[in-house]
Amino acid sequence: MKRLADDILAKIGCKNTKPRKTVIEVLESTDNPLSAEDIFLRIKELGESVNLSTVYRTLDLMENKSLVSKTVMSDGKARYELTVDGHRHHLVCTNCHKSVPIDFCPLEKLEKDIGEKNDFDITGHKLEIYGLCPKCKKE
Amino acid sequence: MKRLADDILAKIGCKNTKPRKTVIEVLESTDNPLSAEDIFLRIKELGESVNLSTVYRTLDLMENKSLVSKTVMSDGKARYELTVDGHRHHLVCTNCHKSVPIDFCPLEKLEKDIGEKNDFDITGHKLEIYGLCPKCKKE
DNA sequence: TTTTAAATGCAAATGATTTGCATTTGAAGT
DNA sequence: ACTTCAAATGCAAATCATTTGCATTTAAAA
Repeated sequence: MKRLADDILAKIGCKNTKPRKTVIEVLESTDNPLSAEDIFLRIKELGESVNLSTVYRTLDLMENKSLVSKTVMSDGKARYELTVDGHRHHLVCTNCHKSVPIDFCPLEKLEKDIGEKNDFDITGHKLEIYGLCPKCKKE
Repeated sequence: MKRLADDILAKIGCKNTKPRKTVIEVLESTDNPLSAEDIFLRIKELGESVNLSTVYRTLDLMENKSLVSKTVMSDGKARYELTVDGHRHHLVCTNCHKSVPIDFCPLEKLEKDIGEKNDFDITGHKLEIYGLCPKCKKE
C-alpha cells in the first residue's frame, strides 16, 4: 500500500512527506473521483490530519505531473482521480453524484483523425456520461 | 435575429425582457461557448447594459430548461452555449482557450448500451477534446 | 549533525457565482 | 390606455471553493 505512494513521490522528484503520502493513499483507496474536501475528510476519519491547503497543493502538483486528473463538476467542485492506471471515464448520477467508472473509451481511435482534420495537436480529452443511477431512478 | 430570442422566451414561458433577449442574442451570434463575463462584456460593446447577476440568472434559467449547456472549464469559469440546434462537442486549445466545434458525436450510438449495462437512465453527456491549436503549436 | 531549500499550517485574500432586498417592468385583466 | 402584481432587475453584500503570503517545520543532501 505505502509502496505506490512512495513510488509516485519518487517519480515526481519531490519531498516524500507524510501529508502527500496520505493524500495519495486516499486516492488509491477509491474507485471514484474525490473532491479536495472529500480527501480532507477521509484523512480526518483515519485519525490523521492534513491541512486543506496542503491537499490542494498536493493535488495540483500531481495534476501538473499528469498523475492525477482534475475535473470540475457541475456542482462547482473539482474531483480528482489517480491516472496511474490509465485514464477512465465515468457514468455520473445527476441526483446523488455517485460515479461509476466505465471500462472503455470511445475516443481512443478518433483522436488522431480529429487532430489532423483540425490541425490541432491533441493532448487529451474529458468525457462524462450523465444519468440516474439504479437507486435514484426509483425516486 | 430577434425572432429566435422571442421564440425561446415564449417557449420557456417567462417574461420577455430586454436583458434576456440581449443575452440570447449574444449567444446566438457566436459559435463558441462563452463565459458569463464574456457575454456581459459583449453586451457592453453593443452599447447596452445588463447587470452581471442578470446574465447569470438568465443563463441558469435557460440551463434548467435545457436550452443552454453549461460546462465548467479548467480555468474555473463556466462556459455557456445555446443547445437550440442540438448539442455539440468542442476541440479546446489548452493554451489560448480557443474552441472549435466538432461536427459529430461518438457517444450517440453508445449511450443506450452503456445505460443498459449499468442500469442507469442516461440523460446526457459531456465531451471535450484538448490540444494545441494551429497558432499555439508554433509557440 | 548541520544546513537549506522545499513543504506545511494558518489566516487572510481571491474570484466566480449567488443572494437579499428595494425598485422596476411585462403582461393580464379592466 | 390604465391598473395591478408577480416576476425580473440592479445593486451591494454574501458565499464558497480555491489560492496565496508568510512564519515555522521538515526531508534529505552534504
